Amino acid sequence: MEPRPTVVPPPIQLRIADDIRMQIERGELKPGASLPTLAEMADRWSCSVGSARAAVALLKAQGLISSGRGRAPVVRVPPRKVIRSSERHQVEKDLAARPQAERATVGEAETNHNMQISEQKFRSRYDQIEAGPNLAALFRIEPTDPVLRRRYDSTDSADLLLSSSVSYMPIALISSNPALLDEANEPWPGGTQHQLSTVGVEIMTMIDEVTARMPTTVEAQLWGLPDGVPLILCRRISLDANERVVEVSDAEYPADRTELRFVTPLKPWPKRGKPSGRQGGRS
Amino acid sequence: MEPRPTVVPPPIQLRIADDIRMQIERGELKPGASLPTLAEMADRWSCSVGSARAAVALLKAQGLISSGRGRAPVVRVPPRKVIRSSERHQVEKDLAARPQAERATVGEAETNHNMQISEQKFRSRYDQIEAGPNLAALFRIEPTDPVLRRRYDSTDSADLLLSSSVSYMPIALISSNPALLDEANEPWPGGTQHQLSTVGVEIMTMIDEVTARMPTTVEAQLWGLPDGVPLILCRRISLDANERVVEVSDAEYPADRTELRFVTPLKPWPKRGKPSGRQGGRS
DNA sequence: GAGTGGTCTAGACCACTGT
DNA sequence: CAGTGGTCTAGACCACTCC
Repeated sequence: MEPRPTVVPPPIQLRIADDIRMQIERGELKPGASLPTLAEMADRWSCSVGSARAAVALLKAQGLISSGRGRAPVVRVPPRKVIRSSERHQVEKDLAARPQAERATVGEAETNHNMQISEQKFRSRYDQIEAGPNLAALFRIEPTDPVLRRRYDSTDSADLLLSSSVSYMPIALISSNPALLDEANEPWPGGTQHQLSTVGVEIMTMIDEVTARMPTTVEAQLWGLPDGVPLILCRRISLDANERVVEVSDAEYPADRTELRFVTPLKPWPKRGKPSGRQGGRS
Repeated sequence: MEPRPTVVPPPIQLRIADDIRMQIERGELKPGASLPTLAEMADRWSCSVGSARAAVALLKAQGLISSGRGRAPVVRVPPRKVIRSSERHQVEKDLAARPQAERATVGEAETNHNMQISEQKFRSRYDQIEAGPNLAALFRIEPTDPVLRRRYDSTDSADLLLSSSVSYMPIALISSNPALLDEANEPWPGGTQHQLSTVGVEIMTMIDEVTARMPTTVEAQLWGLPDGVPLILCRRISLDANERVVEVSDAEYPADRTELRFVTPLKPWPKRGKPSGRQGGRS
């Protein structure tokens, strides 16, 4: 006979955490407000301080509260989100076709995404590595073929990451213009799309693949991420007119400060083929 | 004078968790492999069992391992990701213009996203609510104006969520076809785009806004999510030819099983305006 | 049944925050 | 300096897995 699973009351930490979460959702605890102290919680739910602490840890892992030594835990106030729109793809492409003077001025603004120029430090590092099985499959080259890896990151005054990305291009594709292999030429006026144009490549399609995961301890430290905040991962694949993959770029964004926006234009319905019938449903 | 922060050795739990994480990244611990028992860890790092347990909890919160009563913690094996592509937007629009017979057959397949029809249960609930400030601003209507809310979710045989979404449309936009207000007409052959076509609306642009956050305890339970797996949030806004917002839909996806794909076609460069200059860099 | 991890407790020590 | 939360320990009890 199947052993019916023992009905077990939910752990105290869960009860506490859920009670507090509901208080937050109902607005009884507003963003910025302080939670009860551990001792008060232990008293209110008649449990040990350790269990109360476990409940606080749970809420932290869900990104709902912040806490630190000597400070009562606080309901986290959601930071304003920076919007990164796919319309930038077209803007950058248009820019790449403009004369050098114009590229230079706008090119600089591109790197400062919605932010004061203030105290940012940029870094770009180029090197050449073997494609490896993963990239080789995308580029349709041999795993031992060389690719140019370009790593970009910008940090603020406290050395916390503001943005970080890696880009890959097959060496065979770009070697006809040696300037593309030298990181001393960064920042390149007009960006990657203009770089590729110098070797006769025009990007016709961009594919963005988006997912998310929790950061490791070191990643959380580099980004200055509070507990319970995921990283958004975005791989951007650039195709030319022949559907050939010409660039792959991986970027990471802190989920609490980032919203990715993708705009998809749809083709109009044919003039005569307009949908008909006002009644739908089961027929 | 600024009090230089005391240099404090990193907590034992962090050292343990980081050591194990690096073993996983180096491949010394492969997906599916068992971690040492808590007692062994306590011995190896000469700490208490409690600290070893804290390290395991950290790795769980990062989504790297799974653990349960009586079982040694195990390196998590990443599940295959279901790809949800924005190209579906165009496919559904094309479908909406097809004759009823065709819509009916394909409409069913649409709901089964890449999965056997097997044991899924679908549910759709319609109701009418006040727009509220948030939706009112999007639709450019009054906060007290009514909107149709449609909630869809599908669950597997164990009642775990497979997909979940909510959609909003202003009542004023669709009330000329009462069939649209009745959930008994679900599933509607041809989907939302055909529904809107019956009231003279053609969607010309879709905007997807993507971010991520950690699930609450109850959400993790509903989805059957392991610890340390974020939820991907996607708000889809549909515009007609006049840039009027006609539908808003919010969907959630488990990040470990989901990859969102967005395809952006770029307009070709003008024939004569091709970018020039083989040399870039600082000018 | 032996061994495992999950929950919970109690208490010590330390780093940090406020006043 | 009093009070707070963060770290760490030791030990009890329970539910579960595996042999």
